[in-house]
Amino acid sequence: MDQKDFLTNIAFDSVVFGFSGGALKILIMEYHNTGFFALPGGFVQRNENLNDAVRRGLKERTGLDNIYLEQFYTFGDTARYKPEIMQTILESGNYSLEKYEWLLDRFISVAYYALINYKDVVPQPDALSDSCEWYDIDALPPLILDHADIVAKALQTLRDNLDRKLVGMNLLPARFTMNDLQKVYEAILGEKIRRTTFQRKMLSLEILKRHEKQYLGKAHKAPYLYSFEV
Amino acid sequence: MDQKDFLTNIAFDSVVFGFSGGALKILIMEYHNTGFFALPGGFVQRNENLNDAVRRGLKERTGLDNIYLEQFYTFGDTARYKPEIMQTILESGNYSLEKYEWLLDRFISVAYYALINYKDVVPQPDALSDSCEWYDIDALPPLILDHADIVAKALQTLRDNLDRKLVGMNLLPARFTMNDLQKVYEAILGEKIRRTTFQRKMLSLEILKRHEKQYLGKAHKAPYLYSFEV
DNA sequence: TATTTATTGTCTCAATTTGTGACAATAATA
DNA sequence: TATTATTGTCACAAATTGAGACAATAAATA
Repeated sequence: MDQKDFLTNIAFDSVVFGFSGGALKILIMEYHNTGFFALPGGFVQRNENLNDAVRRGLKERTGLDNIYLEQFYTFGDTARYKPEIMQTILESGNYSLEKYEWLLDRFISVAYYALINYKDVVPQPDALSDSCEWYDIDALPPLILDHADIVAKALQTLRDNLDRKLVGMNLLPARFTMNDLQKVYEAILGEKIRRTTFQRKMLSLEILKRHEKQYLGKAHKAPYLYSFEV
Repeated sequence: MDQKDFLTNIAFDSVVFGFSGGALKILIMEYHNTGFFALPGGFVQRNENLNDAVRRGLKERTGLDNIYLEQFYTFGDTARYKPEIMQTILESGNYSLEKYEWLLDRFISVAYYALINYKDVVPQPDALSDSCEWYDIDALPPLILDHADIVAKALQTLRDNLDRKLVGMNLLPARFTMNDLQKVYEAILGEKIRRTTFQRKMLSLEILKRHEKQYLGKAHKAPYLYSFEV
């Protein structure tokens, strides 16, 4: 974590979406003894592609390779430069201010969102943080810097992309019911969808494979299980 | 243009779209005595918002304030790091390699596209360049680094946004005919559009104001002139 | 075992949007 | 005055979407 290994003035932040209990969630880190909550992020090595740096960071936090990832905006306002926050974080973690002085400089941050299968992940804190945990998108703690703006823009971009990209595939397990899929769409859009219209639309896309094996255990007609045809 | 005034490792590039003679065009700079063609770009001052830096750069190239601007992607592959190109540019311009050594470092570039009214602009070269000129989007010279990729992604984003943003407003003069507007859409999409459907759709948006004053001079029924209501 | 409950998969019909061509109107030209 | 090229609008077909109806059925209940 030496200055000479990393590009200066540039960082990245990730909004990692998961779906569980009918709600959309994201990963938030809490720093040691500071009460500061933030998005997982990191810095770009001098010999590393930007996209690879983000994947490296996500691998450390989630253990996953091959995560679905979309870059959506780069945040570069001077208002996001608040060195006292990083200073507090470093001091609370007993890090040398001289050695890590470069972290107190201004950073422009490239923001990505990731979609992952909630159950595949055991979130891992990094050296500076106490925890890395899922938070319901509607019940986030107060976040440092402009991270609330980053989350808001990530969610807006996800909504805008909902019809164009295969969102469900990345947020659900391999097999799921039509109702599971609808719940994902409703959580992202923040509103109810008409069941029959949704079912017709999804089937007409011809990207779903229907399996005869059915999900049982409830007091009603058993739904088909589906998977995405890739 | 001193290192201490600017953020390091971060730059921006702009794809400036204009519309003339039925074709979509963009601004390209040519550097002194190098045969290098590139997008207009620049660097971010330490006390300056990223978006403001881009506006400053565009103002220098076009003379315009209040340009319509959209950030669309940040390019950060190591493959775009080719210091010998910047070195050639500096040497050809008789600039001191010591003083501008920081320009030979790796840069991650935040890319924007701008939409402007072609007739409002007299493109201005900067100190390092011979020319800043309009090129038809289908007849660009070979561009340095990954600038061809940047242009391709800008055009794709513009197409994707065509239905959601008021593209025509920024590429046309204040008053225009329905046919002018259709030509803009066709140039961006790269395909023909059905006239009656387009007209119906545009009118149904209720963002066009029809003026009784008509455009004359052709051997057929004179079309209405329109402007955007905002 | 028979009945009830909740949800699923599919169908139908209405409402809306889009595709396609027809046609009268008209400014300039021949 | 007739012709030409293009415009604004309409009419109808085709496709998509909205909204509800209904039979099917796995489990719970009586």
